[in-house]
Amino acid sequence: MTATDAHTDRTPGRRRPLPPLPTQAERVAELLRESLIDGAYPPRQRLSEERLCEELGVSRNTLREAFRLLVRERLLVHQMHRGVFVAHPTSEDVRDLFRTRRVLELPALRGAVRPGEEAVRAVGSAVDEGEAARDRERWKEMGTANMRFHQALAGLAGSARVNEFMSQVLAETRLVFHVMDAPREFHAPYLDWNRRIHTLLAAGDVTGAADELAAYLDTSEHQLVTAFTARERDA
Amino acid sequence: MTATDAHTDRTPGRRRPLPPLPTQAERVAELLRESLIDGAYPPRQRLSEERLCEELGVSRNTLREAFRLLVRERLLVHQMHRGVFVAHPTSEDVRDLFRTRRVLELPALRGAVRPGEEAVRAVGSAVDEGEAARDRERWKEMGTANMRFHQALAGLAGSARVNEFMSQVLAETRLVFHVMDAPREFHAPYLDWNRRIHTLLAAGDVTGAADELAAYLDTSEHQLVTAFTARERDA
DNA sequence: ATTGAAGTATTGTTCAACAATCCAACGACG
DNA sequence: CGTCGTTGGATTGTTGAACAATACTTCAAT
Repeated sequence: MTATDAHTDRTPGRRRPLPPLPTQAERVAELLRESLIDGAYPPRQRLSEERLCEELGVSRNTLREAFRLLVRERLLVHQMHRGVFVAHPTSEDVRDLFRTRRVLELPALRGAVRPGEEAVRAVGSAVDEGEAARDRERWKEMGTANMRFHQALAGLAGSARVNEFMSQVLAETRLVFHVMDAPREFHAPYLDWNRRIHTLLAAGDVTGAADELAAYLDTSEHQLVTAFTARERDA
Repeated sequence: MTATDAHTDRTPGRRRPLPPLPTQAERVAELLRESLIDGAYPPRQRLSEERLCEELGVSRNTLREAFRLLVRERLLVHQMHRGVFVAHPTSEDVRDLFRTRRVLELPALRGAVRPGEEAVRAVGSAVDEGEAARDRERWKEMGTANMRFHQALAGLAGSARVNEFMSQVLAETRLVFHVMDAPREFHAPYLDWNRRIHTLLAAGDVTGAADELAAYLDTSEHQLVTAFTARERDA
C-alpha cells in the first residue's frame, strides 16, 4: 500500500464481523446526502415527497425516514405541513461552522504526538490528491480533496465520534460552497497552505502547523462571510 | 434573575419567531431519549415495536422514525430483522467518549477570553446546582448538574453545533453511568473539582482551569474504564 | 449432543386512506 | 386600487392493515 492510495477507509482484506446491511431508509439517506453535497439540488428548493419517492422507487414512509435523518444533519430543513427544503445556510451558519471546525481541527492537530502515524499519512495523501486535481483542472475533485484534508486533520484526534461529527460539518460546509458556485476560487488558493501544514506536521512541529491552520481558517472564514453578507444584502 | 436559577435554557419573556411544532416522531424520540438517559430501560434490552407503539399511542411507522434518530445518536443500536436495543457501551466507547470530550471541552475553556460572560455564569450556576443537590443527597440531580456543568464548558465555544454535539455525547455518557448504577460514587468526588475549575475560569486563568479539567478528565476516564473492563471480564 | 427441518414471531416495506394544514385563486368591500 | 375573508385544491402528517423477509423456537432424527 503506497502513500497515495489511502483514498478509501475500507480495509478490503478483512471483513467486518457484521457487515451491517443498511436498511432502505439509510440507503436513501446516503444517496440524497451525496446528491446534496454534490449540489444536485439548488438551495431552498423543496423536495416533493410524491415525486421523490416515485423517482427513487421507495414508499413515502421510507423517504420520510430518510428526510428526518438529513434534517437532523442540517442538510435539509423541515417546515410543518410545507415539506422539506434544501438548507440555505446564512452567514451566521458559516461563522458557526468555522467556530466548530476550530474546535475540531486545532486541538486534534496540536495533540498529534506521533508524526509517523497512519493518520498523518492520510493527511499527506489528501494534500497529494488536491494538487493532482488542481494540475488536471478537476475543480470538483479539488474541492473533495480539500474536504478530505480537513477530515484527516480531525482524524488525528483518533475518535470515531469526532470523525463522524466532522463529516457532518464538512457536508454542511460543502452546501455553503454550493451556494456560491466557484470551487476554483474558494479552494485553489488553499492547496499550498495545506501542503505547508502537512510539512510542518510531518516534521513534528504541531504548534507551527496549528498556527498555520488557525490563519487558514481565519482567512477562509473571512472570505466566505464576506461573500455571504454580500449575497444576503441582495436576497 | 439570580445566579442559581439558570437551570432553564428558555427565555420565557420573548417567544421565538417560529415555535417549531415538533412532529410526532420527534416528540416520541424526545420522550424515549429522556427515558433512556434516565435509565428507564436496562442496557441491551430490546424495545419491541408492537409493545412500544401501543404504549405510546403512535403507529409503528412513526415509532420507527424515532428509532432511526436515536440509533444515529448511538443511544439505540439496530440489528437487521432483530429490532432495536438499548445501547450497551464498551470500554472502548468510554475511551472514545472521553477523547471527544477533551476535544470539545478543553479548547472551549482555553478560548474563553471574557470571564464575565453569560456563558461563564452558566458554568457557575451548574456548580451551585451540583453542590446543592449533594447537600440534599439528591444523587440523580447531582449527576444531572454535573452533566450541565460540562455542557456549559462546551458552551464556552459559542457554537450551536458544538452544543448540540456535546448534548449527544453527554447523553451517551449518561448511558455509560447507568450501566454501573452508582451516581454518588461517580459524581460526588468531582464536585469540588468543578468548583475549582469555575473559580479559576472566573478569575480569567483559563490555562489553569484547562489544566484542572484535563486532570479531571484523565481521572474520571481511568475510573470508568477500570470499572468497565472489570465488568466486561464477567460478561 | 448435534444437526436439520418445520412453524411462529417480529421486523422491513409498501400501500391506501383520512385529517390537518398551507397556498393560490377569487370575489367583496372600503 | 389594494386589502381582507372565503373557498377549493394540493401536499403533508399519521395511521392501520397487509405482505415479504428474516430470525428464533421447537422438536424430531441421527
